[in-house]
Amino acid sequence: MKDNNGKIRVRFAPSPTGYLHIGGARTALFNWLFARANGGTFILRIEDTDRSRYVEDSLYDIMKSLEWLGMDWDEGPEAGGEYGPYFQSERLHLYNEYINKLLDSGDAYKCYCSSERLKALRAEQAANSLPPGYDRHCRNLTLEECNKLEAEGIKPVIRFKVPLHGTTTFNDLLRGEVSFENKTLDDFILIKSDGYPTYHFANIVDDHLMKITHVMRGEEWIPSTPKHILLYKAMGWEPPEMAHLPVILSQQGGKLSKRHGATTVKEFHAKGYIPEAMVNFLALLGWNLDGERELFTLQELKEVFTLERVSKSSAIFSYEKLDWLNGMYIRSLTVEDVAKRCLPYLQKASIVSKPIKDEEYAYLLRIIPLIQERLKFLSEAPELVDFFFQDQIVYEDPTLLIPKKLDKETTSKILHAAYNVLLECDDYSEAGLEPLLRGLTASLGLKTGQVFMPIRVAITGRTASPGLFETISVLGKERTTSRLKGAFEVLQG
RNA sequence: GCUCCCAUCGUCUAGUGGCCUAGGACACAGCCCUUUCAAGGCUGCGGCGCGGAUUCGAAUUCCGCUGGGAGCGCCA
Repeated sequence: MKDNNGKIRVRFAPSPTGYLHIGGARTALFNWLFARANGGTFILRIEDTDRSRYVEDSLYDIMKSLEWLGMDWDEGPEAGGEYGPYFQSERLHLYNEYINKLLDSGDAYKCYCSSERLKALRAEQAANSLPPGYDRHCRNLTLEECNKLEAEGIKPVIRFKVPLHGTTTFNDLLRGEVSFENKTLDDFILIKSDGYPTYHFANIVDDHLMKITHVMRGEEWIPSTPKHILLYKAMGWEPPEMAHLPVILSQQGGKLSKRHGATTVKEFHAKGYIPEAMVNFLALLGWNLDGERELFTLQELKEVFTLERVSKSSAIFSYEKLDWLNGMYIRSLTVEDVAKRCLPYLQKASIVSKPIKDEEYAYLLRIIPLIQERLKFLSEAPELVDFFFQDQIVYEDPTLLIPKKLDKETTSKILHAAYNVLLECDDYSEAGLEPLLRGLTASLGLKTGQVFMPIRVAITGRTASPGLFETISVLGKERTTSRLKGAFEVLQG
């Protein structure tokens, strides 16, 4: 393990059984950052040893999600590398080779127990409040017995012969020494009856062969780590450094699941979160620089990330904070960038055409600055800009046109006066509009809000909108005056 | 049930024996700005789970308890 010039090699090893989960993305990120921060190698390895749970497009999603977040891999699918193949399903010959060593040395044995027997065993253990686990029924079968069972056509699994006594200890980079009594471990399976390796076995063979120096994975792996350590020992290999990252919990304290909102990277993407915010948020979930600074780009993280600053306790996923961060990042983008990123959402809502026409894009570029600071997710763009594109505003509740403490007549007067003034106005710049409308307020002897609100509702169809002058300026004379006229007529009934 | 991990504001966290009358951020409340909504600024609210021990002195060290989480598959 230390024979690769001291170069750090880490891997992210997802199984293609579903879309990339946010917890997996965080694990990937920490591995990636650790590699990048230390001039190491980041490897993507696909743990596809369970044919029954294989999900067709999950590999594609995992790779796309990593790319979307800005992570690249030095070795793995599409990247290649000298320690391949990087799909475990293509490495069966290797597991085969090493399992024979274990069988020969007596560290592993064949087990012919049926799943029915195992199931019954577990049920019995549960009924008696005993810890579940294999009862080592086949641990000491003779060769003759094995042959007999084999002749019956029974496909055995291969189990690891866990030492009955002693303690297995490993050093966790985050938590220090962790030990387990071997007697609490059971003889876990290394090779399934279909000939595929289990995670435990494939994992250590590959990590060793791929010269992985640091294993950084979720905390849920701590209980299986002693098994891995025992395996390394039986193989005569030196285990890599271990660091178990804290898990991400839901607001309710349990595992993060669909019930709590988005959980896969794809879902966050679809909801309009931007990768810069996701990465920053994920990094902060379990890592911090000094407790003060918390805005980091991927590039910056890669320079300041250290394992020492990773916390041990699990963290609750806060959608509120993510939302805030997303808004922060959206506000920091250029107008062109925001427009570009909002485009798919606007096209999906049929607000602009696909492909977008030049004049639509030019118009959009004028609109974006007005909504940029109001945008929390890109997916909100359609509802924020739709009125700019409507031919005519539909007032679902015409009474909203009338400010409180004013009546219909006065409101009509305001709308009419505004219409006249704006019809004659030739300077639709904000600077030109402002004195005009403020002057209107003064001449009507009303308060600013009383005059502006009816105009706002008339031209936008809503009571909350971007600034009035900016909006009118972008809308232009034709749209503005026709909307004022329309609102006036609605009020007249 | 057994094993393991964890434990500072509601949430994410700073803190590595005295700098802590515990700092920052999100959320929340109030105020300011203001044509609405945002954004922004200011202020406030709010925490070291409990009990022992060590020490001149503990959020910081040790032990116990409690609480939370994870694991215990021919899944990873």
